[in-house]
Amino acid sequence: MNIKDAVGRANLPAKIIHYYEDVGLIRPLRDPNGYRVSRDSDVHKLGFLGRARALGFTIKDCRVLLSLYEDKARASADVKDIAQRHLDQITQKINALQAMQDTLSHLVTTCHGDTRPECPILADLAPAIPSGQNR
Amino acid sequence: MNIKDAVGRANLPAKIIHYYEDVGLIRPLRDPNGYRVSRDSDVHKLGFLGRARALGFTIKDCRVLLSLYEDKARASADVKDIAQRHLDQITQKINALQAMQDTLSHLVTTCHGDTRPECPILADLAPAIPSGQNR
DNA sequence: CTGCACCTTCCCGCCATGGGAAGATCAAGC
DNA sequence: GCTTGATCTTCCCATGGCGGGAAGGTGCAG
Repeated sequence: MNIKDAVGRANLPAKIIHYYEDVGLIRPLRDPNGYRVSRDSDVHKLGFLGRARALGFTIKDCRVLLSLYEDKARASADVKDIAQRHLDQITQKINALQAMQDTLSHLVTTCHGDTRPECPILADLAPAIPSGQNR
Repeated sequence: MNIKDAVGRANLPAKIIHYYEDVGLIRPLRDPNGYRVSRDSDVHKLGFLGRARALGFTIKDCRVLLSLYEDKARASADVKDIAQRHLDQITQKINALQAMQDTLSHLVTTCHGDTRPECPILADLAPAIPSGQNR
């Protein structure tokens, strides 16, 4: 099938499919006119990649996951390792974001949000460095 | 002061200071030799920016926040608006990450992680598309 | 005067795309 | 056969917020 059908079946934009081919994740055939010809197996891989990306795996991870996926002699430990590392990173990101969230939600609820200039948000952002005079 | 002292006082790497100047967030003076001369007010702004960035505000937000910070006739509502929008985005990101976290942590605990190929993680990544035959 | 620390600008790379241009190709209608 | 429009191709540029590193000027101490 041509790329438009692959787009419809894999639920990924054509740009992404181009990119995934560019970085070697898929290798669709080519018609004599140069058009990509996606086999079902290509579409299948694209679906896999779309799901993996939706779970936040990097392209690098996807490359390894895909090779493990196709390796029937794989050890599930290898897959689990990657997933665990990724999970740890996600947890770290969540923690960082929650710290921001905590601070910000507190500041936002504290700020009057009216026409007056007083603002605890800006007060929080202001550094504790003694202002001093210019040069 | 020269950039090295500004680095020490603002607790930001020189690259960042260059960048912030490049995008017009700060405008340090220049010595005749071309060296940047950071006033206390520049260092102060850098501290503000570092704190704002640490809370996840974009450079675009920082630009507005900084101008509000310096505008003594500001309305705190303007600041609150920006912070609220940012907070909403953070919350969205957290939600997205937590969805990944939920899925992944479940998958990781389910996976045996041994030498056998069976792997619920890969099974989850596999698309539900009927595999079919090649072309 | 030598050496070294410091400063400058400039350009490339990251990551995973999105936008859009320029040009080939295909399929349908006339 | 010709035109039109949809589809396809490759290519380059932009995003955000930096980091790395090269090439070259400057300041200062010994």
